[in-house]
Amino acid sequence: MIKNNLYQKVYETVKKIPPGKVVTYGQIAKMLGTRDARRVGHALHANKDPLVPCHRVVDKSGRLAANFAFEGSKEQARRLIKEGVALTDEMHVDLNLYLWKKL
DNA sequence: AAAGTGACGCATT
DNA sequence: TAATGCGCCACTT
Repeated sequence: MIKNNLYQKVYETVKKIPPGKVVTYGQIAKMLGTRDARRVGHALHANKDPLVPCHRVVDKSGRLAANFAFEGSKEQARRLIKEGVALTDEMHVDLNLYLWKKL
């Protein structure tokens, strides 16, 4: 059930993230025409749909989610590595190399 | 209806 | 560098 268009837009945007890339919450918010990064994160936390690559979404520092909805940040990190995303830390991705920019 | 809460972001302390 | 405060606004109680 679609609670509102904002959440839906978040999911659509996240699904468009290409493999091996990551996006920040704030960036998605900006694309959606809002400044509220919290809504983006909240939308993903509420999401249970495996088609949404939520592990490709990180915060402005490249930090992974502390409470990843599926298995935890550890699993999120593992998925990123599996896609070819190198981590600078166990909880951080290299935005300089993997930050996705909309075409 | 009002208050509390939160996968964030940025400025200030 | 870490901690705190405030903005943002949808969701829950």
